[in-house]
Amino acid sequence: MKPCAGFARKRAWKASVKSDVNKTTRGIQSRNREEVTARILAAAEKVFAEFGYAGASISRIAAVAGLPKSNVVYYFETKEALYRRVVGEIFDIWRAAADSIATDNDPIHALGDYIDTKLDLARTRPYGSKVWANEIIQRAPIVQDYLEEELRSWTENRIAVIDAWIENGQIRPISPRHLLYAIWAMTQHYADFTHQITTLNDGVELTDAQWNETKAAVKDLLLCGVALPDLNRA
Amino acid sequence: MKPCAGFARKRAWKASVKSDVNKTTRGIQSRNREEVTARILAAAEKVFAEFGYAGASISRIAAVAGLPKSNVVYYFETKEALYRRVVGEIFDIWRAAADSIATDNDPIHALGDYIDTKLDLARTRPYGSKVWANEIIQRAPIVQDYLEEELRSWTENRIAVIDAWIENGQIRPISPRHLLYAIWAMTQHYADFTHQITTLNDGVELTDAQWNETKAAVKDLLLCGVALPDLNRA
DNA sequence: TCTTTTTCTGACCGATCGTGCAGAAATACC
DNA sequence: GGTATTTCTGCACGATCGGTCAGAAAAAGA
Repeated sequence: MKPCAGFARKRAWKASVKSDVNKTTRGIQSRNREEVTARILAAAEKVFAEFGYAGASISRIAAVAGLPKSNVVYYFETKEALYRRVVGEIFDIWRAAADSIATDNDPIHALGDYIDTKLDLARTRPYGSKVWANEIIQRAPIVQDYLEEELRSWTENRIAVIDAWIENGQIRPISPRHLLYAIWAMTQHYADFTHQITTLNDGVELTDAQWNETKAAVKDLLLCGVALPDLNRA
Repeated sequence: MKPCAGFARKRAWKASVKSDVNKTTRGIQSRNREEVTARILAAAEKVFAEFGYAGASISRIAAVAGLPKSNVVYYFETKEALYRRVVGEIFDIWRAAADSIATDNDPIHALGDYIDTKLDLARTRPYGSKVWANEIIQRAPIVQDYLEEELRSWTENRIAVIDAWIENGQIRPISPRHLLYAIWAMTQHYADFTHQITTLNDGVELTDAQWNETKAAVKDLLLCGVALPDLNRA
């Protein structure tokens, strides 16, 4: 998977050049660096999701990660740089989830796999989705460049695939763009609005069985509008 | 439309009792009060949407409303009280939008009207939707009581209506709960993610024609999974 | 007019924020 | 061992926050 280069723009580690030069001789330190940064990123994803960008304080992120505030600043020089890394991670994950949308694949299976994977991510990585939602709601004040450079071209490539399916007569001639938006909306809804869904589920989180029902229902609703008319449909 | 009493809980105006008693004799002052509070509420809805609860400062809301900060505090004693009023307003509007979901109405038309109205609101009142999304994403730290008291019963009533439609054989036996979630997700997506959609539209807002296409596409996708099989479908 | 009530505002307080920085502590390198 | 580099941390600074309060200004009531 292509790394999210756009988000690293403002990162210029004093140490990174050196550690690239002497990479083989400094294994232990590098491993610790990765462990700590991973712990900070996980904590940041959770805190940014639960409090928003403005409401998330570095000290709270540090507390969740079990580190002093200064240590977080040491690894991620500014709050904004840390935030960009968090947003970039979820975007990379989402992008990989759409690998099944390729011209050679069967449309219904490909879209079904995409929905399944995206709903799995809604369950396993809900914080990342919430951070993304917050950023977009607030008009992408920090990652707007990324929307224009990466998201735009990526989206148009996927639309081209769906258009090809339509031209080949493999699916109904629906609007590819609105289909993508529909999939994004419904799958991310189950991540971003987890709390509402849980409250409407008598306050208890969805069970494995309920998540499977959700997957089936979402695919049923969405793909019913995509699949070619089946005269044998009950 | 039933007012949103739950959100007024913590409001206890020093003046409200008096102004109720002498309502007829104090027309001018009351009118001003309503004008100013309306302007504050509009500004607050916008600022809460764009910066989140933590990021929205009273001084910024006041600046947007064209008032000194102290004046905002005078009318809404705390930031939290002002926020509750804003969230309550959008919820009341959304609740009214679902009036068409009644047993006696034709399912397809009723759901289509609901989707149309909700998408109109996504265009005309996008800030309210964003405030709601932010609140839910952050696990409803301020209006959780309202979710449990109002949203839960309201949702179950709508589910009962859809269940009745299914029992009458008017629609396919889909999951009413997931259908509601799907409608919420897709309609609110066009409000909450307006900025992403605009960016993917070459940076220009959707035109009237594009909004009509959106309505048609959303209804096509969703209602196709709801309507009974039509053997004449092209 | 005089009094009372309501409306409005600037000044201020304690708390928290992001971040810079000096220097301690730990590790790597020779 | 000693030196250099990286890692880590406490402290301090200016800015901004939500909210209080005294009192001015305006309106209402008599």
